[in-house]
Amino acid sequence: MPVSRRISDSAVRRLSHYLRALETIQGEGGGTVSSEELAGRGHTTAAQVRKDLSHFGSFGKRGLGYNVQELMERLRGILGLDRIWRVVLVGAGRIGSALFEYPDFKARGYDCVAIVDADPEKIGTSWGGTVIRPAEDLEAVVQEYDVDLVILAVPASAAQDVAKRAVDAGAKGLLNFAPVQLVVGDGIPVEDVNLVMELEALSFQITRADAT
Amino acid sequence: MPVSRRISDSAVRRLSHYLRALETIQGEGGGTVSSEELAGRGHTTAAQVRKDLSHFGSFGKRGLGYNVQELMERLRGILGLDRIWRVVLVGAGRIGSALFEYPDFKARGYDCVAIVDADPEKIGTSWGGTVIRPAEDLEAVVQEYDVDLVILAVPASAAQDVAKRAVDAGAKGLLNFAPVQLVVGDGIPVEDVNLVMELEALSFQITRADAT
DNA sequence: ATAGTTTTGTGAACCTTTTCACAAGCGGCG
DNA sequence: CGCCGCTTGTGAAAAGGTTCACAAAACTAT
Repeated sequence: MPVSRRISDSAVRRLSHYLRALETIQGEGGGTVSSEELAGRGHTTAAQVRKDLSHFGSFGKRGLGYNVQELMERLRGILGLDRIWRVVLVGAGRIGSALFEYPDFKARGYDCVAIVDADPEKIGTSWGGTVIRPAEDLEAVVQEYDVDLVILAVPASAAQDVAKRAVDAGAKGLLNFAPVQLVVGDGIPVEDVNLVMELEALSFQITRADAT
Repeated sequence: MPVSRRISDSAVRRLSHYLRALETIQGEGGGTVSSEELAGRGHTTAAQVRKDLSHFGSFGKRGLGYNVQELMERLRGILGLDRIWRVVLVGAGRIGSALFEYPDFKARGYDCVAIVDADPEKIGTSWGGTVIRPAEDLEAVVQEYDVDLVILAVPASAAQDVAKRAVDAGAKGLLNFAPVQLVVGDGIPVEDVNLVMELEALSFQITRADAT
């Protein structure tokens, strides 16, 4: 059980997949899975599943497989899902709205404690009981609620500024929807969701496949 | 200039970044860039930039750097952005709406020729002139407009079915917002945008950083 | 108990990606 | 023209990730 080696980004993504697959399996009444079956549900291999899990301990029984319930709990623990994450949404536009309404969001322990926006028309209105506060309240909100995550659903031009302010105020991680490469302190993880990039990756692959 | 080796996914993402950085640089009036400067705008290194580009040819001048305009054109060509991509949006919910209104979407050559949804209330209404058609029209629409890309902004339970139908009807690539691992034919690229996974990657990293 | 079957956990081999280091090329200047 | 400073393009080395293959465990059946 190697204690604290660096875990690759793709490995973390796979853990997330495994958890999702386990939920399905549990829904189907399975009490036990093999690495083989777990692999079949994603696009990976049994060896990969076992190697991924082995970085955190040994959760299976030889000859039998993994106990679904137990593995789910372990994975939740590893991914840090055994707590509520306090989130601020910055930007009450369409993307922000889509996220806010996303059913899995709250269901998985992400609690949007506040919404912040720059548009005077929106300030003071509320979404399902959560009031939209002015942009300059960001720092106050982050401190007031001891916020963990800040979601940036703002225009590219505003993103870097918001990011810096959020981190300075104490945010521990950022989810960035703006198509800019944010510069923040070293210990602060940033995940980017960049639609343009995804589309370009697609058109690249299609173009390439056609050419070959 | 190695002709057609496999290009890693991360490399493609970086090309996309370079293009975005070049647009900024051009906006600032720069006529020329070094790999060093281009690297500084992303989170990468000069050597990486040069290696990435070298897979497709040699676009720079030694001692001078790269011509911004020319490199942009080359990158657009490589990424397949020198054409219009015809897109169908499946799912006229919040995510679909956010995407449809996303300004960069049309601006970058992605033309949403049709919207398809299963909700009888929505069918027949239109978004900015694009009529929402019933779910069963998917195949007809894909063929009618010779669609390239299909965007899945549907619930997880519907995604696999829509994916299969889209591909069978002739779609060349999929952009999937549903939190499921799609199974499609081998030659069909699928890009996943999975909010839950991004959030979980964040909470993993924060948890891990705290523990260390 | 013991043999047989199954499936994990993991070192070692393999493959891919990133980084390094430097020769080759380009422009400018004396 | 020939030297100098700069920056590319690229083999080679290093690092990182994935796959293989097999011993070690656990359960079953006899």
